[in-house]
Amino acid sequence: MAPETLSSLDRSTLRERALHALRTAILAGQYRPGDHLGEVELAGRLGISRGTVREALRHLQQEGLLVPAARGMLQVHRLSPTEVRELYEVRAALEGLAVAGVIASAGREQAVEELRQALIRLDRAAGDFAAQVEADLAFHLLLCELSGNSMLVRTWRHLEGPIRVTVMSVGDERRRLPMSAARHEPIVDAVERGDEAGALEVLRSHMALAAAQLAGPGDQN
Amino acid sequence: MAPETLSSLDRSTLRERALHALRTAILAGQYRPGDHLGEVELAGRLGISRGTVREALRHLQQEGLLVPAARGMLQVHRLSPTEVRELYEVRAALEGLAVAGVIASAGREQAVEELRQALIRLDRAAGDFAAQVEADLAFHLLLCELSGNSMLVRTWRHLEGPIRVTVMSVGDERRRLPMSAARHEPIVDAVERGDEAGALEVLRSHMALAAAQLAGPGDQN
DNA sequence: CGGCTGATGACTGTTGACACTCGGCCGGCC
DNA sequence: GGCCGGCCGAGTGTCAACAGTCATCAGCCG
Repeated sequence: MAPETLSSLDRSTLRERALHALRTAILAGQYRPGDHLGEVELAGRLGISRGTVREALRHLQQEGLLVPAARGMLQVHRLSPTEVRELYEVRAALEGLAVAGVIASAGREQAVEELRQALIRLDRAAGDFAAQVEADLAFHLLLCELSGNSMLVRTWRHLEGPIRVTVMSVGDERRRLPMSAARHEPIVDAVERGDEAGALEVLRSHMALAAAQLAGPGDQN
Repeated sequence: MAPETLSSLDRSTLRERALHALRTAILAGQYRPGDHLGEVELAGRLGISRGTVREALRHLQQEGLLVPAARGMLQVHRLSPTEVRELYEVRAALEGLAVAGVIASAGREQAVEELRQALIRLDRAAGDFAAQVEADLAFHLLLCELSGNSMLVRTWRHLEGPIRVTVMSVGDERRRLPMSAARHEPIVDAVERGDEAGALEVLRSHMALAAAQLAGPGDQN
């Protein structure tokens, strides 16, 4: 007995699946910043009840993907250039802590190895914008995870929503974001050398560059 | 006409009021870490329906005050000593960014003034543990706000839940937390001098001390 | 013409009921 | 005795219906 064709069933709740579906749709750009998400329409489209959709929407609101609009409605978050810059400053601070953690950790060598593999995956994604974003974020998340600080990972994840919305919603014209493997290599190099100050410096300029690219050309508001 | 006795009505939804009530109860220690929060019981106690309670509970889950337990139930988050230490490392990184922001900002003088007033309020709270916690967190939040980085404030707020649960749930025996005004003064002093490195150093040791106090005596798990 | 007043449609807020799952208990059957 | 089965009880998951709120607009009246 025990046929191998029987795999474990999907135990996720409708709420979780709706959450995932909505998040994916938003991050894929199917809804643009400022778009309104109505409970009734989504419930009909997903084939589930309004209450369940509602829970998923509230979750996304706390994730920072949605913001309250007039009359209790929700819409996709649109970050101002200032917020984008602030966002990337916070990222720099968090990933700075991650770098320090990795350098101080016992398994630094293996961590460097894993980071290098992430860079290879990043390189392979060249050409496909979505895949590149995926690989880029995966690299930075890996950096946090390798620090061994679970609260840091949780905090970083909390910023992931706004980051993705921002990155995905830039116009096609200036998608020359600093996501190439070459841009990330100096970070890994500095970690390998155990050069914390150098890594921080590289990281900070990396973030500043991305922020400038995403926030738009020079305007200060 | 226009009698001044008519004030604006309370426009908050039931969900928001339930959320506030539950958060307050948890942070007041009315529910201890590990306690189970059942929808039916809470709905009955608050006099509202389960669905509404549910939304509030999910919100608190995302805030980090509640964590999933067996069979989809929720219970008050109990942070391990390791998590406490990690939490305070992240805090140090974030508030380090805040300090840098305040020092770099144009209104540094006025910021220092506001921080000094917060210290005075902290001093006045001496003796009353709950008030002291309140004043202490208010000081640190103010620090973030004065940096002018709204994303930083949002991120810090995201950690506020776990911080409060941890601080409030320590036994009475070792409530000698480094919350006195004297402990915070060096931070403000360094900011006033524009000494970023010094401020970071003070901040880091401040956090390390608090983490050690909260995480318990020396155990490493 | 200008302002007030209802009707209307499109939403979200809230609720009570029903469905389902899980763990524990108990009784019968080998 | 040990095990298998079904039967609770306590939870959460999901839903459909009802209620309330708000912006809009047509119509009325001064």
